[in-house]
Amino acid sequence: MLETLSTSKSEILDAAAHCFMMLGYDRASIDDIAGHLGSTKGRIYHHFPSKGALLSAVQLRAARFTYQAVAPVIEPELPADACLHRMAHTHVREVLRTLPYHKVVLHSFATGDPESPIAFEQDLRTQLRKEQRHYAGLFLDVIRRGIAEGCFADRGDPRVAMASVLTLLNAPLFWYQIRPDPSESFDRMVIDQLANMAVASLR
Amino acid sequence: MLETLSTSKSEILDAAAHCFMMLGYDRASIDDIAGHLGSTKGRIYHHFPSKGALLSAVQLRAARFTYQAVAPVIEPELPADACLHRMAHTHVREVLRTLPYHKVVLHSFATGDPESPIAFEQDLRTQLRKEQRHYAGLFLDVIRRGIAEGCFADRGDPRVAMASVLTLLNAPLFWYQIRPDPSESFDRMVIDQLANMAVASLR
DNA sequence: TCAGAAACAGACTAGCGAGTATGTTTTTTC
DNA sequence: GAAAAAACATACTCGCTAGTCTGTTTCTGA
Repeated sequence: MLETLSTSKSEILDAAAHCFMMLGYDRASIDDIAGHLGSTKGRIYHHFPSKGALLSAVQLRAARFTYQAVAPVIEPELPADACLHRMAHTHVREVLRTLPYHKVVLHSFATGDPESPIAFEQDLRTQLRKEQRHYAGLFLDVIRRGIAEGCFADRGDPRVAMASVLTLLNAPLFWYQIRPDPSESFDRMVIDQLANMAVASLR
Repeated sequence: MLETLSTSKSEILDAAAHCFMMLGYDRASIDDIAGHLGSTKGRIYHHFPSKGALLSAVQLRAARFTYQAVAPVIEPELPADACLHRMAHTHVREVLRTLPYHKVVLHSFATGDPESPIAFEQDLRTQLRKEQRHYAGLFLDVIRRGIAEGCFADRGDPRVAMASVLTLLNAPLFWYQIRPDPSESFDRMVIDQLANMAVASLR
């Protein structure tokens, strides 16, 4: 499940994520990605069978980035609101760190279906959805626990609350710009503010 | 500024919004939109000069939908949190009512730039950004007022808070599905929950 | 050291879709 | 009621791009 991928493959995914972020999945051509690598199509098609597989690989990596960052900081002994704050903080930090990958996810969420009738790509898509649901489950669990413990308000559907909180935490995807001068203090401010808002929104 | 558009133009925009929502801007062809109208390309290109202009028109209409719904319910005499709750409630309701248009906006937010070197399209884009900023200003004002009045917490940048709240209110764009059976009660639940979360996130 | 496989490069194809150019029909307008 | 303009339909073009096919180079193991 966590097959480690080669250096070349990883480079290709980085370039793909960057081009998908800048131009969008459809406008970015394979030649664009290859050009950004200083290579040609041959290299990419040697490692990935199709453009759709490239997209799925980028999205799968995005899901694993956040999962591997957030899962270790979960402490079930902590009160639910404090636990969620840790998770939210870590999530936003990781999203900002690996921004291109997550903007690609955002992109494909907007579209209904990538419409790939190829079999192995469908497998990749279902695998992706599975891991995304699994990651979302981490937040759903802590929210449900918070409602049971009384520190979170019980309004409506917990799944709606979970999805909304995750959307709130992903808000920087809409306006955050990678600057050549990575202002550490600005990032901290954004991360803290979003984590606080996320926890507060459930009270 | 509020030039009323003809019936045919409005129909075309509805079809375009629907196809853009289902397939995405790039995958949806002009022939798709025309087919959905029971017409051919000629009709569309008679009213709109290019596909990009069609996209901008859809997005502009989306911005005006929410603006015309939210602006009238603002009451500066109300406490800021109560006022924001009214605005949020109205916003979510209007977004759900005109869902296809707003999903298209979401779509283009993901992409960096639509990359249209045509002059009149650039004018449309700047006009669109202007109205979007104006609409966002409504929320920024009430948030600032709430901080001044003390009912909202003063953490970080108010603009970050505003953008995050709007993202939270637009969260249904990611998962809300138009059903043939429009369950009124489910919609009410979602609208109330999101409006409450939005106000709570600022406290 | 020398096959053979892996990792690419480069040229080519084939189809799709935006935009155009030119009809044809319907509606105004005088 | 005829001319003119608006509102479409239809048949094309032409560029772009995903994917393929065939070299060429580099690595690898025996």
